[in-house]
Amino acid sequence: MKVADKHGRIIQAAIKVFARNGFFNSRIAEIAKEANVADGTIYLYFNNKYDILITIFEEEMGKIIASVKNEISKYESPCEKLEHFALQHLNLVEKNKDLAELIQVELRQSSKFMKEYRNKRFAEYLHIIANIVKEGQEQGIFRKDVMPGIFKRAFFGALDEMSRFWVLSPRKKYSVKTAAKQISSYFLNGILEKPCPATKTTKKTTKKKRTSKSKK
Amino acid sequence: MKVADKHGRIIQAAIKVFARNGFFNSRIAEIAKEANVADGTIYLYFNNKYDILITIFEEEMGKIIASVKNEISKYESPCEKLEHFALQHLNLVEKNKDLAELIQVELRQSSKFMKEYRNKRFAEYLHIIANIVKEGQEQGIFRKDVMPGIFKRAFFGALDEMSRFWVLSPRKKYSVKTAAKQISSYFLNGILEKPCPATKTTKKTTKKKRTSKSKK
Amino acid sequence: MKVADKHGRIIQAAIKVFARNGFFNSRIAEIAKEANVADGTIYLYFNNKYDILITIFEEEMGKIIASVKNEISKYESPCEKLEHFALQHLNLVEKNKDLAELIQVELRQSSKFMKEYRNKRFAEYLHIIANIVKEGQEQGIFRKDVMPGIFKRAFFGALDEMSRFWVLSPRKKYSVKTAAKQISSYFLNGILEKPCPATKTTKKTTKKKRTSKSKK
Amino acid sequence: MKVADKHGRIIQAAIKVFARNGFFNSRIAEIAKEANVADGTIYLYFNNKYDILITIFEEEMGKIIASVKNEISKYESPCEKLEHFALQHLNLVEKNKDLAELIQVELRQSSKFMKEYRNKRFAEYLHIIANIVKEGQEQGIFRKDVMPGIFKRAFFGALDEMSRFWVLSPRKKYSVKTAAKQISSYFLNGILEKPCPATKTTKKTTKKKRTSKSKK
DNA sequence: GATGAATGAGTCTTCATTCAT
DNA sequence: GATGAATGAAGACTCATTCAT
Repeated sequence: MKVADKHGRIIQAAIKVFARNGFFNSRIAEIAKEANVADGTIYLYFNNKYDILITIFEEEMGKIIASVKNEISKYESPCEKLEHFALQHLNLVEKNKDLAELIQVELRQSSKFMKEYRNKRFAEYLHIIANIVKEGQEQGIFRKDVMPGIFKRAFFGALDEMSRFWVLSPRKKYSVKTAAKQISSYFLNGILEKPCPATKTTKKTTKKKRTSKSKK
Repeated sequence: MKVADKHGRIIQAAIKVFARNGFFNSRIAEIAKEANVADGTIYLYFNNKYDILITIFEEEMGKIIASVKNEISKYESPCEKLEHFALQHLNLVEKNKDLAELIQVELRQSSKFMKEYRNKRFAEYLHIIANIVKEGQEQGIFRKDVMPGIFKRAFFGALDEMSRFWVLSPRKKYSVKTAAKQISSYFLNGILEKPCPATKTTKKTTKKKRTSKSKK
Repeated sequence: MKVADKHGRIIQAAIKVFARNGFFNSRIAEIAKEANVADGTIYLYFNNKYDILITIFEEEMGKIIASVKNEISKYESPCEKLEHFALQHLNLVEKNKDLAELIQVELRQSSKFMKEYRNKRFAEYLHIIANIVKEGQEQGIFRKDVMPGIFKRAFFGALDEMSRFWVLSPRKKYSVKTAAKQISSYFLNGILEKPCPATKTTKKTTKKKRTSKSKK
Repeated sequence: MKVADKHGRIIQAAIKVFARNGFFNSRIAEIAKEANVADGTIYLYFNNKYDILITIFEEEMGKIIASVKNEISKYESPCEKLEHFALQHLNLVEKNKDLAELIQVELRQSSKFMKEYRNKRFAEYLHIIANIVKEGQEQGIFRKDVMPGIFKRAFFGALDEMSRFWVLSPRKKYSVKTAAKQISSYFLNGILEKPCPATKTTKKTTKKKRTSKSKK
């Protein structure tokens, strides 16, 4: 079973190796060894070394986005969504240290291709944040003068720098929960117009269970 | 003069070339050409390719930190300091695109050495932010539950992500001033205990000017 | 039937592919694809890539030699034999462009083995020419001072260079018949002692036709 | 001195190595070793392996053509020119075995580029022959029905095949002179309209000698 | 100090060949 | 017999670094 999925094994090996050495300091031979395949086998699944990096980004970012979207969809109020975005983001980073480091560090390579490429998936991720802001503004919860296009970057940047701290430090000073709480609090207080709706009643899953009969 | 300062010329050439191609995709020969020196000459001033990168970081980060410190020292209230930190940071990024891109992208390379190295100068930079927060907390302006160690990273991260946006995009959507204002507003509102002191009277330079007789 | 003869299909595919790309630039995979068999199947019929080349030479040269021998056997006078050798040689080249190109170009590769190998079949082919010359000398038609060992190479070389011209040029300037006529005329006139016997009566096939009742 | 001309040394080494193993079976490392330079040095003088082959052809063919042209220019009658073309061609082959083998064997590679490339220099060489024929026809010495475009190929092909024989055989059966004489005799007798002018008086150099007082 | 020609270690990638199915 | 996924040896080429001038 584990022997079969060469593609997956190579990807996982590459994540590990790239995170360990950086993309340019990683050798195909090392990935092959880590994946327990022959050097040449890698080229049956990927066009070249760079293609492995791209594929990692493509596939793994997809999973992350899906996971975050799914998580925040459980909440109704924009406040909670923002809080859980932060929490989920930092949780994922913690659970996928190697991947996080890879995205943090290697995908910042200034290859022209990467510059453009990065935007596709990444924009999608940032977009989730912008949408939460807009929703909050429509509901009169968030200040109208907040510019979602700037906010989404600031918010993501704050989380991202926090996770870099974790990724690069061997021991972490702050728990994921603490960090997520702190950061959400800065940003939420920073853009609130009026208090957020009470939290208890807003968890959709709770509500759903209670009231809804619809599939949706 | 310009012909003589080989060290400086190599550094400037390297900033340009590294920013253009990335560290690993840059060739010593290209830097030499850009600096108008022979390949071998570079090795009279630097130990190796990597040493150039380190030196850029060391020297240029020093200048940036000094510049930011100097700028915010002109203000008294922590609120203003924070605002002007943001403004100055983004201004510097805009004025030194190549350097900014380099720090943004290349210095995130996960070389073990860099990981550690980065912290020295960088910690100093983050420390400025933490100090502003502590000052504000002491003055009762900022909430006591704000953790400076987290705040500094969040704040820096927000600015950093914003500048990455500029560095990687050919055309920028938002002006430096707008972005600085927005981001400061999120964070300031986010951590205020009570309103900031009025701005007018706090500009130290104004005061200074009135009283000082120094040549400068 | 065609599906069954894997050996033949591989040979034909290889002739095509080798002629297209040259031996060293041809891939086993490409031959396999062209022959509609799996890569591994080729190794059920041939020891290695080189063996395919050898086999092509062996089998196809055999056919060519037989064909030329058969053709010239229809004629009696050495003059006619020489003329029809030229004609038949050039005809075969024209009808088997790929094979001709292969023999022209690839079999000249200087592999030590090939150097020696080439001689076996090839010597047989040249020998036909030498025999015609000797026959002519015995009949007092060709000059005695003509050295068959040199003549055979010169004659073959002339034809060979002519066919190279065709093989490498997309459009041919001269018809096979013209070229054959010209070349034979140079060589025949070049070595004649006395005029060739009249042509009409010597064509064996003509004789045959007159007497035979065969269907064909 | 000998140490200095790296370009020349690499070319000479490559001629030797290519002749020994064939182009595809030759290693850059082997050429480098033979030339007594580092592998990388080769790439300071040539773009790639193939470029070495091309350059050999370009430079050495140039020398050969010049040498042949110069030699036959010493003679006046087309007959003598043809004879000395043959002699000079075979002499050069004998004196530059490696180069001859290279041109014989490797430059027949069917690379598309080579196909076209070959023609430039090569056509020039064949052209010399065609010109001799035309000259002879104008002087009424050679038959008018001889087509120079075919003759030049036939004549060259005859010489070429003869030299292949030498190149590939360790021991040669026939002397250069014998071979040249035989081959010229086939072709000359083959296309003569009337006897060639007497040879004695036609050697230009002879004439020169008579009148000149030069050191030579 | 300055040069830039020379070095040669290092690696991605190819592809003939194998072999488990 | 047939397959084609997997293998891994091999080599062209790059480029940081050196050093004779």
